Parts: sequence; structure tokens; C-alpha cells
Amino acid sequence: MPETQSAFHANAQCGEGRGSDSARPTFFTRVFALVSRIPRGRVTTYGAIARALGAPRAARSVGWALSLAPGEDALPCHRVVDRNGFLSGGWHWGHPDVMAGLLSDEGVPFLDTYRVDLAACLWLPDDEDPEPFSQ
DNA sequence: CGTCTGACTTAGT
DNA sequence: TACTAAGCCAGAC
Repeated sequence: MPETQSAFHANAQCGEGRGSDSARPTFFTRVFALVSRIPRGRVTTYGAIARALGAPRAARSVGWALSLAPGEDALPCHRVVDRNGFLSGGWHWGHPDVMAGLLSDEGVPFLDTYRVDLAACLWLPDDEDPEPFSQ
């Protein structure tokens, strides 16, 4: 995932001037930036993303943010599953089979047709945002 | 400004 | 162990 980082990553990263009044990345933007950092062949959960952003209880918002994701190509939202490893968001793409295919192609092990092995490929983002999310 | 929704999570029965 | 209910957060209306 070389140059796929794109605008979200850069924009969110650079605009992260906590004191800056003009550039204030929203929770969604941070979600996008984080998801774009998910390594190929790995997956993460909504709760993990939310926690990394300083909002452990905002898992729902994370999933919602992905639903408003700009583009699948720029945002590997297929690497985000629920805490059980099920492809919750697969149905949002019309059919989880698409998501499963992408993950399988990346080498992600599956426990079931629509369930990935989190124990083997779960990726946890580093706490680069110690401070809680505050607009 | 109040209300509703949602690709979740946790707790209770 | 499986199902049901409530909670929680941020954003759109």
C-alpha cells in the first residue's frame, strides 16, 4: 500500500495541529487516516480504531464513518471487521463475498466464509493520539 | 438546537 | 451458550 495513502492520510496528519483553528480534522477524517494505515494482509476492528482515536465507545461512529468513506480504492475499508472478525460491513458492499475475496487475496486467514482469524492477522494501530478526541 | 440514525460493543436474561 | 436489550459517539436533518 505505497502511494495509496492519498489525501486523507496526509491531510489528517498534517492538519492535526491541535491548536490550529483552521485545520481541525474531524473524527471521520482520523478514521480514514487510520484505516489507510492498515497494512496489507492485516485487519482491524471498529473498536480498535475508536480506541486509537481516544473514543473507546465510538465504535459505531467508526463504522458509520466508513459508510461515508470516499472510495474503496483509496480506503481499505475491507480490512475493518467487527470485534468477532465477522465481515459486518460486507453487506454494505452488496455482498460480503467481495470483501472476503479481497481479504483472502491479501493472505488473510479465514475461520469461516465470512469470518477472519483475528488472532492471526489483527492489526492494532499505535497510540499516536494520546489525547482524547476533542473538536 | 433537538432528534434520529448507524458497517458496534458490552452487559443482562 | 444463544438471544435480547441498552448504551454510546459523532454526524446528518
